[in-house]
Amino acid sequence: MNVPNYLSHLSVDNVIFGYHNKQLKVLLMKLNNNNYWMLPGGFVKEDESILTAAKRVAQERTGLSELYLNQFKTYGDPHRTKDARIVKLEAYSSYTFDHQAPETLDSYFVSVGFYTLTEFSKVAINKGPLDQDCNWFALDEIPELLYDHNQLIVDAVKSLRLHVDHYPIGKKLLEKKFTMPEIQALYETILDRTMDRRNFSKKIMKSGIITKLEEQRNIGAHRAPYLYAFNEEKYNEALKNGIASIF
Amino acid sequence: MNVPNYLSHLSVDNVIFGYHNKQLKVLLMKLNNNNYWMLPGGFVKEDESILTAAKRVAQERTGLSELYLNQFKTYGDPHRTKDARIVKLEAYSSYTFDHQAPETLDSYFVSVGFYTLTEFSKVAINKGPLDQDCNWFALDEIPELLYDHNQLIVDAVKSLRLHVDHYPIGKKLLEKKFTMPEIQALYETILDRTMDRRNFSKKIMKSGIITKLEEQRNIGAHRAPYLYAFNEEKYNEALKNGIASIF
DNA sequence: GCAATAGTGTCTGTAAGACAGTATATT
DNA sequence: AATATACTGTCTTACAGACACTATTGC
Repeated sequence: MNVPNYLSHLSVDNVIFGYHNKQLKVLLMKLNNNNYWMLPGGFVKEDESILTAAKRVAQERTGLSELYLNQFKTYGDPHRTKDARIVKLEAYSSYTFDHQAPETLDSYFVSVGFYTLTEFSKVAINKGPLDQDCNWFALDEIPELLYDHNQLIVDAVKSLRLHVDHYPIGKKLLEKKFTMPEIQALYETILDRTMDRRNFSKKIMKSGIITKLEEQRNIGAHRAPYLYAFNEEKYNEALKNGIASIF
Repeated sequence: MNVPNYLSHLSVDNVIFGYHNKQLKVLLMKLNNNNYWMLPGGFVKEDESILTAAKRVAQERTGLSELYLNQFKTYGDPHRTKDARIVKLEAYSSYTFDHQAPETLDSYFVSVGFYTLTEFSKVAINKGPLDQDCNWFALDEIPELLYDHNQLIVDAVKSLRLHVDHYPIGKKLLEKKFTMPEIQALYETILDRTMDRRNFSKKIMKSGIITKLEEQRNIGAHRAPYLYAFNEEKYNEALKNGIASIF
């Protein structure tokens, strides 16, 4: 049952986070012949890197190509895919887009976990040809998933929050020009805690990754907020070298 | 060339750090038919987890069985093992202890990187049956290694230092009873920077992971230092939940 | 003037870091 | 007494966190 096109016993799984309007969600899918939700994942071709494979999988479902993926952990336990609930032979062909799979889905798969962060209102969800369903779930409404995928999400969230503490985010999640309340809401949502407006503003301005513009945005019956934009140089430098824990 | 006993295209590589007397070293090996040093690594059996495989590999070379392994990153690029320097057919049989290898060593291997930290004076180095050599190297004397193994070491060091910032270490590296200068030397060596004696002592005592004993150690012609021991409860609790960046 | 949102400065406490003099043991 | 090591406390500074009032806009 070896299709030479794919590496056997190896897969990638993606935790695709979507942010929009103070909500953080995760993209889940459900196979045709199985009534359980799972993370979108796929196999690795013989001539591609694991990162490329993960990007391909993410792109297939979201349509977005410029995703910034982050590897967070690799799962390799012979029992992790022994899941009584999965319908063996019928399921595997739909896991990957081109209808090829190196083994049945309950054989031993070592899976490399990646996560990414997108703006979910920009995503046009694209079901796999044999997916039954594919949709966003809020973090506190994740159902029981196949395999160890609930654990993957827990680990990915932890990793994302650690990342946010040391690297800038927001370029792909906010408009080019955004307000201070908007970027604060982004951080508060991802870190799942509220922060003091004055302290937040002080700290993020001191880090230098955003710049205050002269413009304001008209928001109707309220005081107009100032607009900000990312400082490209500082932002990129911080992406590379990290920033001493801002939040 | 598929030996069903092992997962194909998958390996584990171990960065085995050894600490002793203010020195931090890495265990490297050299295959019989190849004049380049590399990290000890191995393959994953069909019925074992990647962690078990990595432990097996580490135990084979060090003789130590109670190692605490830490997964730090997975490497999967189709070109990572295309190394002109390796002697293809002759080399692979010696990579693993039981003379079986699923492919030649230059096929595509996705490798899961682990590191561990040991007391190197306790290690009886055990060459693989077909290893030409196996030895400790100081961090600043690592030669050019096969494949991407130099990068693995860089990443492992980074990961180790990050780990040390948030979790206690030392139980496997120091005697049951140790002095303040000894534990400080350990931290200074791993983090590769000196620290102020007074501040170090203040901070580590405040963290609660060590306790001052009544005893002192006789060190000859000098003032006798007090002995300390780890506080098991605090230590284990900190291992689980981490400690707010001590150093 | 009311409601809703945005904007900003100061104070306090804590913790980190710099720093030097005293104590002990041996010869 | 000389040497080598160990022990410890205070001061300063920076940063985090708490906190409240004013400004703008539309109705």
